[in-house]
Amino acid sequence: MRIGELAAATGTTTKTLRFYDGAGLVHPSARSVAGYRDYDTQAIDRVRFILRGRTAGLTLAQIREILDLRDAGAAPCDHVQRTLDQQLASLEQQIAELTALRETITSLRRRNVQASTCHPETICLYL
Amino acid sequence: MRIGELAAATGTTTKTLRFYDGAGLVHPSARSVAGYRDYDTQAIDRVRFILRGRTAGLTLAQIREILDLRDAGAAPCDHVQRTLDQQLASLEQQIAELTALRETITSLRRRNVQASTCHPETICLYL
DNA sequence: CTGGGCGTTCCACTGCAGGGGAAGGTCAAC
DNA sequence: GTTGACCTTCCCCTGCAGTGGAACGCCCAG
Repeated sequence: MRIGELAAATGTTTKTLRFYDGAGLVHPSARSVAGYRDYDTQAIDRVRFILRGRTAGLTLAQIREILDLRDAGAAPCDHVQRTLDQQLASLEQQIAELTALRETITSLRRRNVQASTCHPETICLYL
Repeated sequence: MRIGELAAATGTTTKTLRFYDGAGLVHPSARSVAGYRDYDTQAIDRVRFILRGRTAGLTLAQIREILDLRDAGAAPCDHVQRTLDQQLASLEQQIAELTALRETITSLRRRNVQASTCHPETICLYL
């Protein structure tokens, strides 16, 4: 399978696949005489796995760790569990930060400033 | 006031203040004969305003819009209100996306995979 | 007169995940 | 044999808000 076919089969672009090759995520199984990347059909599952990981908010580095474990012959399930748990904790924190920020802005916004009381000399009554 | 003093007074760095100068956010009121940036005391409030805006999650571009309005002699309150409302809407969306992602990961994580059932041949039962 | 602590400019780099486009090679069909 | 679609590598660019470092100038105390 050539790179364009793999891109079409997985709904991504040839640019992205070359990037993944360079990043050590999905290597072609061979190269044609002309130098074209040649992928086997397993590559489709591998790319789909990467895309699912991205959808789950994992970084390419985290996905690569999982793939490297598997490529070394190990079952990466424990590692995946830990990665997902980390991701969950990171999400909790981000959500908490954004929620706090929302509170800050809401209370700023509640200051009922009349445009008439707003003078250019002061920078801003809202902030 | 020289750049180091302003940095100390506002709790930021000279690097950042030079960056703000280049970005058109806070210009020194003059330059010394030697080329040193010379800030007046109002610069302290201006820098503090920028830092409050950053704390509220505004981008430097948004903050610059507000300062430009004020520098043009206009009271920027209406604009600030709109900016804060935009920011609030953007936060709502980000929080919703992250919450959805958290649900996705939580349900992935709930798949009670035994390490024994996890084979290297499959990529991952979790993803 | 020299050392240390300021200041200056300019350029490159960070993290993340690719995207844009140039210059050239390859392949199948017509 | 030539057109057009596909492939290759290479390098730069994106957004955001700075940070790091080099090479140099200024100024004051000892």
